[in-house]
Amino acid sequence: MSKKKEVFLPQREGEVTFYSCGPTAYAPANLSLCRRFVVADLIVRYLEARGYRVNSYMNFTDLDDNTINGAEEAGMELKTFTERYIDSFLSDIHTLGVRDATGYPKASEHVQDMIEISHQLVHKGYAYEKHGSIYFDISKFPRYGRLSGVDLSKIQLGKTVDLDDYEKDNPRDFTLLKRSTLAELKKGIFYETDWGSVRPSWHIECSAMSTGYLGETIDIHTSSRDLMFPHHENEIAISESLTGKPLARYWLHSELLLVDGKKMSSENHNVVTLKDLLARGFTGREIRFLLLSVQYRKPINFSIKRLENVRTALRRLDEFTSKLLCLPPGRPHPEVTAYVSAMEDQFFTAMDDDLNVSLAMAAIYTFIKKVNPILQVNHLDRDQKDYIVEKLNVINQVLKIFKLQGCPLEPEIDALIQLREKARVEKDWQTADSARDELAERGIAVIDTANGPIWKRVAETEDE
RNA sequence: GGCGGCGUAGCCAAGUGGCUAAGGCAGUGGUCUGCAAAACCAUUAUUCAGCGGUUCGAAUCCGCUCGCCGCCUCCA
Repeated sequence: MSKKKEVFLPQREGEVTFYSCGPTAYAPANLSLCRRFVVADLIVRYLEARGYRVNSYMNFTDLDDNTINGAEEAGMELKTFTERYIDSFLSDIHTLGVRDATGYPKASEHVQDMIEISHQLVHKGYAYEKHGSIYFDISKFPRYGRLSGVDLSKIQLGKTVDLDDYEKDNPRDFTLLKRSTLAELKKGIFYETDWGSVRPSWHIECSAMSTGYLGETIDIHTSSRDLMFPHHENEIAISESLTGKPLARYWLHSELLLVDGKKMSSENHNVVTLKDLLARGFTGREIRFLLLSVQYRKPINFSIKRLENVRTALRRLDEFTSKLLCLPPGRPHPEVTAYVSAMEDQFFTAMDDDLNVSLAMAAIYTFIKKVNPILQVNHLDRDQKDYIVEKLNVINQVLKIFKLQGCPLEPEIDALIQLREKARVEKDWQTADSARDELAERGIAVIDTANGPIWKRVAETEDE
């Protein structure tokens, strides 16, 4: 709210209440939305790594103009239509390595709360009824605009909205409950109230669900930049008029994802969905790393080339962890513990400073650069390797980009590797090469090192 | 028109008053290697969009200019 970095302090020691604005269930998740998921996940994971217990909720908007129109166009029942997308989101979230939230409330299941909120707002004089719709009277909420810094008197009215669609007293007012249309009535998309048949607006949905699950004041409310105005302003206006208390102690907004410098949106015809990229052979892990690697308040300019760069960077990290995990231990190294603590310190210092992932990653790369030569000459003993893996695991609980699942050798693969090694010692290159080809067919690449071969799967696996 | 953000190497990106301007990708040179792949090491910005100012000292603060982006009341 202050637009500055502040030291984070939750209301209750050791616990954090966390709400992130979820998607509208009418289209598959595009990368911009994925960034929101991943950033929210990063915040939650980091808080947990810092010892907080996080109570996190993300909503699904399954009752609004888009979903109603989308269902209409698809010739489907609203519920069938939205459930399909909700399932798809949940699967995308999983693909991106996002930890499950405490709950995923749906707007359609909280309409009674929204009606109740509207009643209270009308009673308190913050809202009014007009032609069967309920509107919030912005003039009654003087703090309006504080989050986004908009000055209502200087706004260009009707810039993006056709005001003729509404019957508000003041065009700056916003809708809480909207009178159901004839088409909606026919399909049963309406809720009976004292004011007639209505359905809720987007803004009141978030208000009802955020405070409904997490209380009057949430510790952290997160979302993306473009939702700041008007959506979050409206959410604040609704909730704070009701309770007189701040809706959230901290607001964190992630920046946009751009394509060729433009916002990824249907108007710009440049939408790339997660599933598009998966179909092109990229993995959730690669996409997660791309979305994570830039500090959340900076825009990311998306391109395939960039995703390919990410792939290379990850390959290097994988190479390092496989060597660490798969090569036999050697002599102990005197300074490696100091390198690990330096990395750990730098990582957490960077992340403490508003999740500076770029700087945090630099700490990891610097560490790898130091340890690689040591690994090259087999100068780490078992305990030191275990120690490094343990610390990388701590970091991986936050970033979830390393592959630290050990070095499991499937018997037949192991046998092929042994066969090849034996043949190599005997300088039987033909047998050695055919073993390598066979391994390649099974998706295994062999990497010869001075300390023996290591192997890895060429096709990425999505395990923990 | 109003509000906000951004501009650092070929590309991505950290740094927001003072040691040699992090780190990654790509490039170049080298090491290793039966071949190959991969890896490893070294190297890559006298300069931070431009101009002017403040200061002993500016990428960092101030002013102006240029360029790009976002939001402006139910696209999310």
